[in-house]
Amino acid sequence: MTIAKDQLSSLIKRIEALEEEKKTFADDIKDVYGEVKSAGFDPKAVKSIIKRRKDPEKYAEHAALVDSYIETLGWDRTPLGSAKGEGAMVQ
Amino acid sequence: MTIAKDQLSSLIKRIEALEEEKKTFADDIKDVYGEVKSAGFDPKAVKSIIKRRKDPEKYAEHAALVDSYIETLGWDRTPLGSAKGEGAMVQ
Amino acid sequence: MTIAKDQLSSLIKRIEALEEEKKTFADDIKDVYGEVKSAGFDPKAVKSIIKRRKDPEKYAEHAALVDSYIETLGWDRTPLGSAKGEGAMVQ
Amino acid sequence: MTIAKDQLSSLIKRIEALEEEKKTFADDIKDVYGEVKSAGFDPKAVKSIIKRRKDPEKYAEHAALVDSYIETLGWDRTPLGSAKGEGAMVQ
DNA sequence: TCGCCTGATAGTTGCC
DNA sequence: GGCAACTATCAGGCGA
Repeated sequence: MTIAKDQLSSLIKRIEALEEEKKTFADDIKDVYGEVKSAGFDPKAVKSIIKRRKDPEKYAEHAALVDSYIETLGWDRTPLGSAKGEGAMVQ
Repeated sequence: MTIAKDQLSSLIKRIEALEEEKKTFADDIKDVYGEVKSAGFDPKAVKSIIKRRKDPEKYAEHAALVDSYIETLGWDRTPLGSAKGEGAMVQ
Repeated sequence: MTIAKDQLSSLIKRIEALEEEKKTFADDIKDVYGEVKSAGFDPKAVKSIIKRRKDPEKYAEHAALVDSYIETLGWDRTPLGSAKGEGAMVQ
Repeated sequence: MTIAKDQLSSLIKRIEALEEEKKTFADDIKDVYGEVKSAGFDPKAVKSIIKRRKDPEKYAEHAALVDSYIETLGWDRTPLGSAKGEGAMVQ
């Protein structure tokens, strides 16, 4: 029983230590996003760019697919956001 | 005390009923995405389109900002995803 | 092509309609939680109760397991939260 | 303009580096949970224990509140999960 | 092995 | 404006 105790205790300690490390970096990331904002950049847009860079190929595929669907729907000449009434675009 | 009991009980019952209703629609949505897939469309791309349509203006702003940053970074002529080695693009 | 257009358009419309319905109930739920709070109950605790009721058996199993581990670790006589220094409890 | 470029580029690089570090620890944590499972412990229960330990006071308060509500509702003598028909418990 | 489904993480919104 | 809850997206594990 003591074996189980030591084993479980050890596993918990290890996880807690790792989570603390992880949190350090999560906090650092948050700080840098603070700098991003302070520097006048939009954090959300910056995040998008970083995400794209993670897997550019995947992003390109997705974008191409979305574009093709928009074309299929015939929205390519009536850009989204061009008017308040685009709720009527899908009829 | 009975008053508190009845009140709390009633609130809980109402929430549970509403959650059930909500779940019905969530399930229906999932079903339709199943149809989307069956029809040969990519559910993820369809979801993107629906999201855009929710707030086209917001989407346009965001996209414009991302584009401007990409231009700032000088990536406009070296499209993301064009090469495996673009990890070196930000140097 | 027109077939694809109509099909895709229809699917999108259906999803959007369902999401609107879903949102109605989500909003209603939020309202009731507002009442919960107004009535002096803690919304978070109420939510816990509702969650338990969803699958009581599962909850009971989980709780039993957690308790057994706590016992294994010898924490049953040194309740969590009893002291600031419980970081030292797992050694 | 070059200043903006360098600044933005630097911020992005920093975030990406930090995210990589963060991922390292996330992966390590996952590995340890693998060991937890291999050792015959339930990862979910272990996770619950770790969560409690993070903020024992907060957990205790929450649990006390939930218990008091259950008592208010008169469920303390009809344990949750005792029967299939407990849907009728809240009447 | 593929699809499902739960759990984890990231994004959004509302509150303080 | 920051923080916390909630939602939605995504990945990994489980079962068919």
